[in-house]
Amino acid sequence: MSTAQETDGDDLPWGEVTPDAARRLLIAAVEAFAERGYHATTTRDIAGRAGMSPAALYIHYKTKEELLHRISTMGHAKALDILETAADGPGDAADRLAAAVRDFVVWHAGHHTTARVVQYELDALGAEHRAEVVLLRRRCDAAVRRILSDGVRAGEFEVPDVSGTTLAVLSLCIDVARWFNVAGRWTPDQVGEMYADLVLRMVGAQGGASEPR
Amino acid sequence: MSTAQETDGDDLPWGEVTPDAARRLLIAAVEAFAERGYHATTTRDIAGRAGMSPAALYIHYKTKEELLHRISTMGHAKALDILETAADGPGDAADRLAAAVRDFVVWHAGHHTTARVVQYELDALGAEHRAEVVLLRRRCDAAVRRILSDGVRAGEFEVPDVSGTTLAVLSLCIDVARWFNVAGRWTPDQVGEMYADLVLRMVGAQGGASEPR
DNA sequence: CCTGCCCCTAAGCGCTTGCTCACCGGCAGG
DNA sequence: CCTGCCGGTGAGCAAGCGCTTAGGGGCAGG
Repeated sequence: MSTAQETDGDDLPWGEVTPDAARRLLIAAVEAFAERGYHATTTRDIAGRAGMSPAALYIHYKTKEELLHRISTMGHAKALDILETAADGPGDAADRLAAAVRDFVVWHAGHHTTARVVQYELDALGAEHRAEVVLLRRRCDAAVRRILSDGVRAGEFEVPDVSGTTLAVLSLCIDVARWFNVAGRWTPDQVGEMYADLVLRMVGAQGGASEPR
Repeated sequence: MSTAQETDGDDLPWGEVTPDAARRLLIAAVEAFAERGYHATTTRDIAGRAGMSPAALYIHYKTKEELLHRISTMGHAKALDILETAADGPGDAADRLAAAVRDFVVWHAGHHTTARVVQYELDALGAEHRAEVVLLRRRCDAAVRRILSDGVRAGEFEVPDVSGTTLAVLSLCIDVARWFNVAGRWTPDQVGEMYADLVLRMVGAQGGASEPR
């Protein structure tokens, strides 16, 4: 239905990060990584944003890459949860696809700083940490593909290439994290609604006003 | 030593880069930036890929940022040319939209290393160079918006929000540069064809089988 | 032959990076 | 009171960064 969009950290798992100073460092890292990119961000910058000395970072995290790994893992877990919840939800394929796109997009827009790090700083992870995250991404892909396959099987969708369309739908939603808030004229909910409609049209399920004409 | 990368550089304006060593450096920079990102790429790496010493770079380019600026400007010019050519081309709005999406996507897929730099390393540019490039991007937006507006005015498209749909179409196409060749099961032309179809559905113009005229 | 010019290299400068280490205030337990 | 420990700091190290500078090889013109 509706997810909160006003600020970061409301229903975000950041609240679960246990020592208070560690959480402040993590939030500072998310902001810095989203703003300037992982490689352009210095550990001094992260510590400074959290109001601490550069050395304090290494009390709570072993390396700068561990910070990115934590952010990426938690973010991907949240994204996967949104998609799988929608895929396993009630309603026909069109309802579930609309819910998946809407919630996924609302999260990417509402938490676009986190999402930017999650979606665009993947290559900065070390080899084994990246492999870990890639598994989560494959499950995201599988969740969307499942909805599309169901819709095709039920005759609700008309999709020539399920794999390609899965990729396109995810790509469309993910890229919201890149451009959102640059313009600043839509709320996350509005973008989610619009994108759900666009995607339903893409799969031939007619999201808008017109179906049989 | 045959440093040529066969997929890139065929009809690309790289051929116009005048001193031969300067062109080799530029191509090396494109590969390195696309692979590891601007900030993670060292000038020593670029020079090494071009088969030269680190200092040779500074004979042809004043700074590392100038390399990115040259790449970004030439890439955006090419992208803009594709979109404006399609927007001013023959046919009705659906034809022109399909051509724009197809050619734009084919370029992003076929030259995905260049496109990745062009689309995702924008923030690494200096302030005034970025402002320059943002103007080109606005003209890309305008070209697509023009096609959509024409289609709506002519009754070909059914689009509730032209601005939002323009953004979504461009976003969808641009993101091809991020994921292409990771999977490796489609050719650029196949992706272009599929995406043109998807976009026509998005605007309610029925790219697929249905909708009699 | 020499001269001047163009490309290029070896060496290195000044600075920033990720990260470490010796040390220290505050505070609970005895 | 002292003791031990947790969470923090100031200073700094080795390595790597973007970039500079002095000089060298090849080559055309005289």
